Amino acid sequence: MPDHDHDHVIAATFAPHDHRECAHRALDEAAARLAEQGARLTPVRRRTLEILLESHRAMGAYEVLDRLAAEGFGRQPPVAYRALEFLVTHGLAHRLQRLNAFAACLHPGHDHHPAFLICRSCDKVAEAAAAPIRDALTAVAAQGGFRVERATIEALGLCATCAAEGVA
Amino acid sequence: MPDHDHDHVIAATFAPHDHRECAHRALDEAAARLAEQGARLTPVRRRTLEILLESHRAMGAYEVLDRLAAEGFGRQPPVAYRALEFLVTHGLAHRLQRLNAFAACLHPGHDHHPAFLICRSCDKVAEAAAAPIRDALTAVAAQGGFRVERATIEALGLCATCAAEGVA
DNA sequence: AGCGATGCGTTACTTTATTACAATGCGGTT
DNA sequence: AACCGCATTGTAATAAAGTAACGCATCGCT
Repeated sequence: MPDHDHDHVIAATFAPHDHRECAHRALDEAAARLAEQGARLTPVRRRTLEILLESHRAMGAYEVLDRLAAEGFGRQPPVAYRALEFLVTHGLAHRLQRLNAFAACLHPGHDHHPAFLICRSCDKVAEAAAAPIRDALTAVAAQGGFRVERATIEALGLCATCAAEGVA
Repeated sequence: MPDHDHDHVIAATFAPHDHRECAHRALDEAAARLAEQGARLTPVRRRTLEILLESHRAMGAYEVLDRLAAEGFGRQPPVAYRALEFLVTHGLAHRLQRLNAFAACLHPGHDHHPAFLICRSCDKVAEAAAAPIRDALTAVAAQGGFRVERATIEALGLCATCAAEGVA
């Protein structure tokens, strides 16, 4: 996916869209990527990803766990944490530090460390191209002799859809 | 403090320096700011800030609490959380999302929402000018119709001092 | 002195996350 | 097929982080 599509991607997350298609495609891409890497998409892992993909919101580990338990998987925290950690490690989900929560990655393999835009009204989370932001950060840090290795960039604000609906 | 001093500020945090002077000055500035605002720097609050100022590291709420309890203050979590929240609200301390921890603000009143540079080797935390970074973030977000209200920018990496000491 | 607001301390509880260990199941070899 | 080694899943138990609710003390004001 070329960089100039990113504005489209952000808008697509917040605007109404064919979510079935959207989730399905992400799942397919995920399966393909894992096959390449020789990693296994087991039932719990697959189901965890599907649950995250049901909405564009971030979910807490215990929210995911409740769902898994209700479907016959284990009901202890490690079940959810392990599946989530696996997904994050393989670039199929992201962890949102501000929220202590997890969200499915919508375009795995593209930019594994995007910036996150969290709408405070509808709670949806979009991924944005982090490269220009990370560049600015790296530059500022370099002036102080600091070498940036990993960056957490999360913005809280209002999405276009909620703004259009008159949310202040 | 002018913007071009920021590189100096970053380096000053990580390099050896007269920390007694550094902490003392931050405490004075804090007291002055609170006086202006008519807010009270009570004993617990003052001590909490002093504890944070002892190092340039971020401390967990319970680590602070242990110190407070040992000095005769309350030993229940709210004691620490309230003092820390007060300091954060008044711009005298920052919360680091990645670490679930708090760090004293070294130049209160300057830029209340800086970017943070966290050294993975020495654990010190420096504040960097966030304006250029936030601008890049705001621009990327705006292309997707998203209005950024608050941003969390935290970088993990290696400071100049640790790098010079040969830490990989 | 009296009053309201703020602050501090407590108890109790919720939410989030990890450690440790047993059992299962899968892939590859003999 | 029988075997081995390892990843995976499940459990119990516990740690770490954060909040809610409430009473008492203290500050600042009239």
